[in-house]
Amino acid sequence: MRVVIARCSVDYVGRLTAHLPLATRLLMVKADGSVLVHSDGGSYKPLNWMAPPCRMAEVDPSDDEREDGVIAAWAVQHTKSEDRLRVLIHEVLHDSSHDLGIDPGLVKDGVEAQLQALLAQHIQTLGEGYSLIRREYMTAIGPVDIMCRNADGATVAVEIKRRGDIDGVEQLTRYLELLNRDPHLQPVAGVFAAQQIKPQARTLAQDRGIRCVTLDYEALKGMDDSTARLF
Amino acid sequence: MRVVIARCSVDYVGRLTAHLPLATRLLMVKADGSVLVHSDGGSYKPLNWMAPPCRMAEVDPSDDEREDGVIAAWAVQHTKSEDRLRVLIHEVLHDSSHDLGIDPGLVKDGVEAQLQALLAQHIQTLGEGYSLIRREYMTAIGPVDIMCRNADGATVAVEIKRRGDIDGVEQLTRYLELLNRDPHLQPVAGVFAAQQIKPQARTLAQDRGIRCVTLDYEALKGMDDSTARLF
DNA sequence: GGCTGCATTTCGTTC
DNA sequence: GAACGAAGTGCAGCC
Repeated sequence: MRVVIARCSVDYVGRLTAHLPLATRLLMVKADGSVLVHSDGGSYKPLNWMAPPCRMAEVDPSDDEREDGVIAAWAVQHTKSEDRLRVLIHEVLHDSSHDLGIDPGLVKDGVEAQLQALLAQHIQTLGEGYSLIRREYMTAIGPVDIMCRNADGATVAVEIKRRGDIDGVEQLTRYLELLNRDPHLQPVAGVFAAQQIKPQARTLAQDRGIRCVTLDYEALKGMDDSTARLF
Repeated sequence: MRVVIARCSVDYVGRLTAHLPLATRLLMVKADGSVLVHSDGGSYKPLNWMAPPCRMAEVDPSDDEREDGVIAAWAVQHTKSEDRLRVLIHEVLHDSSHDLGIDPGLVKDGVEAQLQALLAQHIQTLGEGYSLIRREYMTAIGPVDIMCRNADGATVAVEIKRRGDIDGVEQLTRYLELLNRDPHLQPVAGVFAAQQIKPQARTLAQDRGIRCVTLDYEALKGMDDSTARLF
C-alpha cells in the first residue's frame, strides 16, 4: 500500500461527474490498484475514489497544467467501465509504501440474524400461547422470517427488521397476500417486528391490519443464558 | 491527520460485535477523532471504523495483553452511543501526522435529477402526443417525479429511477392510489421509467397495470444539444 | 453470473 | 431534529 499526503485536485468522470478543488489530502493506493482520496474529516467514505479492478498510471502533466503548478498527474482507469479518476498533484508532503500482506478479514457477530434467532427462541414474546412453526419459511417470492401459530392456532407470518420502515411493511404485505391464497394456511395474520418502527411504517401497517411489535434486543438477549457464551 | 501502519488486532462492540485478527493494516485518525482501519484491498470501505463524534485515547495494555506482545492500545469511544473500538498494536511500522486543513468539498453533477430533467424535456419519449404538466408534482405523501398528459388527454404519473426496483413500483402505486381518489385527476395512469428495470419490479408493475419504460440516458442526452455545455 | 436483501449503511433534503 | 429517499451505494448469499 502506498500512502501519499499531497496538495492536489481531483476529477472523476463516470456514473457522475465530480471535482475536488485544490487542497491537501491523503491519497491511498491499494495493492489491487484502487485509489482513495481522504480528507481530514467526514466519515469512512473517501471524498473520491476508484474501485477495483482498475489501473493507475503516473502520467506527464500537460503544459497548461505545469504552468498551474502541477508537478505530477495520476490517471486511474477502471478496467471494466469508462470510469476515470484524474489526480493533479501540486505538492507532495509525504510518500511511503508498505507491504501489508493479505488481511484475514473481519469476523462479524449477529445483526438481524441474531434478532431472528432470539425471537424464534422466545416466540412467546409476541403473546401468550404462541408457538414456532419455523424460521425462514420459504415461499415463491422469498423467505418469511418467522412463521408461527398464535393461541387460537391461527398462522402468523412475522417480518423482522432492525429498523422498521415502510418497505418492510410492503414486503410483509406481499407475503401475506401470497400466503392467504393457500387454503391450507389461510387465514394468515401479520406481525411487523423491529427494534425501532418508524411512524409512517406503523401507520401503514395498522391500516393493513398488521400488528407492530417493538423488539428489545437487550431484553431478548438477557432472557437467554446460552447466548452469553457467544460474547 | 495521523497515519499509522501497524500490526494490530481490532475489536468493535456496538450495533454488532466484530473482530479483526492480528495483521498489518493502515490506521487513520482524523482531526474529528474518527478512526479508520484499512487493509490493502477490498473497496473504499474500511474493515472497521469509528464514526464521529468520538474520542480516541491511548491506554495502557493489560498485563495479559503485554504478554501477548501488545505494545500499545487505543480505546475509541463514540460520544453519543455505547459503540466502542479497541485497537491492540503489536508493532508500529510507520507513524506520522499531517495538517490537512479544512477541505473545500466535492462538487457533484447530476444523477437522477438529470434523468428527470432530460425526460421532462423530451416527454414524447413516452409516446406520441405526450405533454408535460410539471416536474415534482406535490402530493400529501411526497412529490411525483413527473406528471404529464398522454395523447388522449389522460393524466399520467411517472416515477423515475436509475435502477428500477420493487420499492420504486410500490412508491408509484401509493401515488397512483392517492391521485386516483381526486375526481379532477382521475383516472391517472402510471409509468415506471428507469435506466434498468429488475424483472421482479417489471412483473409487479405489469400486474398493477403500470407501464414500464427503459430510459437510455445517453440517447436522451444526445437529443439535447444544450446539455453539452454542462460537460 | 445475475438477482435479492441487508448494511455499524452514509448522505443529502425536506418537513 | 426526525424522516425519507438516493447512492459512483458495497456486500454476501443464493439460484
